Amino acid sequence: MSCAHSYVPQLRARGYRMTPQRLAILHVLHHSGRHLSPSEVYEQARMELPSLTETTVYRTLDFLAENGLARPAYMGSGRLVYEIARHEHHHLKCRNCGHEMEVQHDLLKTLYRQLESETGYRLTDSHVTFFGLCSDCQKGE
Amino acid sequence: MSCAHSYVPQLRARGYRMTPQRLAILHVLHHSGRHLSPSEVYEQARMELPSLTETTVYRTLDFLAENGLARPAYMGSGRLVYEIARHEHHHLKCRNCGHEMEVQHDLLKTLYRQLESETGYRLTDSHVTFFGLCSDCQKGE
DNA sequence: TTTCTTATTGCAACTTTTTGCAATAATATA
DNA sequence: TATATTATTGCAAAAAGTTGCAATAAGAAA
Ligand SMILES: [Mn+2]
Ligand SMILES: [Mn+2]
Ligand SMILES: [Zn+2]
Ligand SMILES: [Zn+2]
Repeated sequence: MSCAHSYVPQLRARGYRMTPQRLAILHVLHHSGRHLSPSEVYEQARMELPSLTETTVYRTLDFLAENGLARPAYMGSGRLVYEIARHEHHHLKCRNCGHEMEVQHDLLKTLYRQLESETGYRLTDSHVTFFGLCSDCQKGE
Repeated sequence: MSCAHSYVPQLRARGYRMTPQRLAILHVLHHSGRHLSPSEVYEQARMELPSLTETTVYRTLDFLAENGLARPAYMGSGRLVYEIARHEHHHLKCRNCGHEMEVQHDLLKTLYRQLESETGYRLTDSHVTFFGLCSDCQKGE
């Protein structure tokens, strides 16, 4: 049934527990593959686990992000969305039509190195969204 | 009194009006110079204009951002903060101690050009926050 | 299997942010 | 200056997100 069981060891190793709530939420994130808002997660996970509450969804999404199993993103809606953690990537979004595309992290590696050497910081996970106008929307401006 | 009057022409040109509410909020943003949360803006602007409401603060901050007079930022608190629009820049923030530093946009210009030529997008204003560990916090990890 | 520890959940109350709508007031025009 | 137009505001209600705390249950240990 749940592919989400594969996350158990990662939690155990840190002293945390696997629960039906976490399983259901991980399952939803894993199969959707895209960015989901907390209420979308709630609606979908509730179908597997009707007793789930919204409070738990908020807390769990935050918990999963904190522990590297999910990634939060600000896609310009003003609200946080989440996705299952996979390869490092970023986003490009059109301010006009909302079109989104993924940006491979490779493209940012040079920048990251430069930032690190100039500031002394070590850059960890980032998941940023750049904004602009897609090629279609540039025509009719 | 209010340096914020200088913003009048920018609004008029787009068919918008200047109001005491906008004046007070611009004044607060202009003089603070840093990122402020909506409630910080509300508290401070209310001292100039006691009749101001929180609803208006939220709507005005959104309006100012939409029209390029203010910039929204996600600094990792999960909530949006705003600052007066000035030179283009970005941020670097320590996940451990919260230390922040500004990143000049110049450092991202190469990346922007590369993204533009690879995707066809034209990148407009962005104001991103990168996360990592500052040099102090790297020692005690 | 049973017991024990404590991480996790649900509930209720609270805070923050958004929205619809009628009243208000900025400003263009007469 | 008086009038008309409509962008903007405030209010009240709704939606989204957070928090404290007691009850529950995951999983380690007996
Ligand atoms: Mn993503
Ligand atoms: Mn900034
Ligand atoms: Zn577009
Ligand atoms: Zn630090």
